[in-house]
Amino acid sequence: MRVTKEAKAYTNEKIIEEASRLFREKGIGATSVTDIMVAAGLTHGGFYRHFKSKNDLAVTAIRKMFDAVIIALEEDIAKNGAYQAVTDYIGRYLSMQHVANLGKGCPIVALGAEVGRGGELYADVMYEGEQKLISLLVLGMGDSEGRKKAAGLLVILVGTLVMARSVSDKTLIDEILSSGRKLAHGCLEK
Amino acid sequence: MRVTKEAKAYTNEKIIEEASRLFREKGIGATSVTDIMVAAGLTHGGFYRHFKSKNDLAVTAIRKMFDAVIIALEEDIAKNGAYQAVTDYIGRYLSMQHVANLGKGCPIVALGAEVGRGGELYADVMYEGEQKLISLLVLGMGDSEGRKKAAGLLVILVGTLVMARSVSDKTLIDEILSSGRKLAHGCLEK
DNA sequence: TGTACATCAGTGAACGCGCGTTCACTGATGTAC
DNA sequence: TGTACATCAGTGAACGCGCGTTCACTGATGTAC
Repeated sequence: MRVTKEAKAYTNEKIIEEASRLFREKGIGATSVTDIMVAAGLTHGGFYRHFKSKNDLAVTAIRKMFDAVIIALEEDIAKNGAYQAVTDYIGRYLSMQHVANLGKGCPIVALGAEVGRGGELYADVMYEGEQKLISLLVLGMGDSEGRKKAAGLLVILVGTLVMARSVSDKTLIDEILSSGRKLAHGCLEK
Repeated sequence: MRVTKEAKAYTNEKIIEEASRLFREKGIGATSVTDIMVAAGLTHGGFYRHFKSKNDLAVTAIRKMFDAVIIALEEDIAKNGAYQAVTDYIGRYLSMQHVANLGKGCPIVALGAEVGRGGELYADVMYEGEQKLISLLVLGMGDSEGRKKAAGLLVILVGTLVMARSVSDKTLIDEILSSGRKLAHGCLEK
């Protein structure tokens, strides 16, 4: 049952894609290799033709999650300018959709606590992603204190989403989001 | 091997105490009933004389985590006044110790993502705790927009700690904390 | 281009292990007289 | 207060289950001639 090189490459991407979704939806620990392989339309045994271990995949998947965010933001900056792109980013980040859609959402919020526990296994790839993201957000600020303000903005976005996702009442979620939005836009001013 | 009522009550508290620590350190899913009982100096079988299930304990433990924070803050407010108490709270929250000490730290940061996934199982007790905490933080603000500002402050604290814990470089953690502190104190002004 | 054979992506059974929970058992505590 | 017995906190073996990983096997793909 050997398969073409192209088919293998496709499978590899599919595994990463489904893992990226499932890890964020359920957590890394709560997602099994079988869950991922079934989601990718395969059986569990073949997994080890693609990755050394589940941890190996997790590192790759986290990188991919950040890459997706970063590429989208870069493209938006190129098209609409940094200020507008970052404003749109805040809008998307602090939206009801983002609260509800764990699987496509911010990896820091979905995996931050789990990564914080896992020692340095994932910390490097997380750090790398956060730094790239901050350096794009900086472009929307544009003064000498830009980097600090960008880090502050990310803190507000992350904190707001963690809070919003930890409660279930919809009205309360709306309140948390709107107060987060006000704080976030405050970072952009001046 | 029946035990006095007092001894049972002590055991019960000990289980909750160890669970509160372990759940925050390792996550609820990654902490086993056996882990908790061994930490409490017992064997796993006796667990079900105290709690209906692991989930039942988790709800109780989360409530206790919030209670501890809230009682400490209330006492500090009574002793030193609200403004000073909230200022101290920010100081403790955004400290290196809090970053390192998962087991005694903020339950929103440690468990927010996991609770966000678990449906409404834990959302109620989480919501309750957050509301109580916000209503204490409000006292440190003292204007008509107090409640919104208090929610904003909590967002900044939570976000900062999630970010700080998701990286491993100590200098970077310091940077994140100090930028968080600046933002947090900004909420207290005016 | 055609043939022979080595490679290896994917399958599914199996491994040792730890999980949450149940249960028969123990013996000290609590209670009814 | 003293005695007889029911209660039940805690023990440790056992349950069915799913986990990450390994492995013999398959057959189509890739490669050397």
